Amino acid sequence: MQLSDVNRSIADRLHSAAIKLLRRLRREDEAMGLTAARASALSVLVFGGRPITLGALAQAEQVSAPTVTRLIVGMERDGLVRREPDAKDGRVVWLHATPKGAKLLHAGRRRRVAALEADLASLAPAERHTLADAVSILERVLQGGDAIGSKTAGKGSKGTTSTGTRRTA
Amino acid sequence: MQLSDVNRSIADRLHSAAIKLLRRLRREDEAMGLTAARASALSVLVFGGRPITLGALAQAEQVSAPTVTRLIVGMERDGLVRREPDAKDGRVVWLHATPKGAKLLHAGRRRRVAALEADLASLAPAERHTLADAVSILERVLQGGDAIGSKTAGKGSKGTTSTGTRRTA
DNA sequence: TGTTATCATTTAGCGACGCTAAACATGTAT
DNA sequence: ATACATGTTTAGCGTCGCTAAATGATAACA
Repeated sequence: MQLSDVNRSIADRLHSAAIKLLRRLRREDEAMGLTAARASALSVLVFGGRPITLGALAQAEQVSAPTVTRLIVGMERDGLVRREPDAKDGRVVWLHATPKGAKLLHAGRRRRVAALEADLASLAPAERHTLADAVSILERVLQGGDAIGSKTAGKGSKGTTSTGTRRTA
Repeated sequence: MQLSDVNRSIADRLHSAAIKLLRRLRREDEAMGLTAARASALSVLVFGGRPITLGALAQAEQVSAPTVTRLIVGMERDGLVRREPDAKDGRVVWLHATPKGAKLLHAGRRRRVAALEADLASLAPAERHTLADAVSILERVLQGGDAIGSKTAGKGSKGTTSTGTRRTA
């Protein structure tokens, strides 16, 4: 964006841009009782359409299981999510969004869109298109390109081994 | 989320992508003792080239002054930043990166670039291009229209100037 | 069968971010 | 001198992210 930015790599600039984007959108979401982390997790439930296990959600969100547990506990308390133990395997818990959760997510989404809309509106159609394409690329890169439960990219890094934190003592 | 992404808006997907991008890069930076917030703030000091007041940094980073104070206190303790009271106005404090800070920032940057770029390497040239274009667009959008060139051309730094949004009580 | 390993989730506790409210210091104007 | 404004800091809250370790349930195997 500014002069010295010419010297910065895509990775670098992407990093800064991401930080600012989140800081900006945070207010919109929090105004509705949805933090960024919750909104993201909830969207997996809502858009995924079907129940998902806690571990799978952790993997999808690329965060640790304890983090998801807490996220869910909070959202469950707010009535946005429901937790149901699996009938066959007593270890697993299935998560799914409640109608209220879905509604809130969509409301937050509308708000978020509205927040960026003014800016996006100033973009040329071609630019918007570029942005859309880039997001698709990013999603693929960041997630290893796949849908919820399959492998995790694993490219250059360790790829979130996932589901839990085993490593017992 | 992947499955029905077709139904999600750019703003929405950008949000999720940003969250994941940060989560991913976080590890790289933290491995060096630089959190995302610190790296971002430090880069303003380093790329800005010259001292800046705490308040200006808060504005550039679009966070509250207390948040910056804490960030700086930590980095000062680590020898990455120095604080100097203004000679004329006893209220203001000037901040600037130490050589150590600049070095660490660049090292972190190299690391970050390596991590992300390893993934980006798998992209087709055209895709990389799309990404680069998108980042530029994003930067412009996120700065709230504080156009790159519209401001003084000599004064460059990352997020300086800022948009004057927010601000305290 | 028991014993032991493994897996999924939760509990406990740490460090960092972000915020607001309010306290300090200045500095400026009346 | 009094009052107000400005720049930074202190206090304290809620959330996120993590690891280590506890709990509960299933799988494997002697």
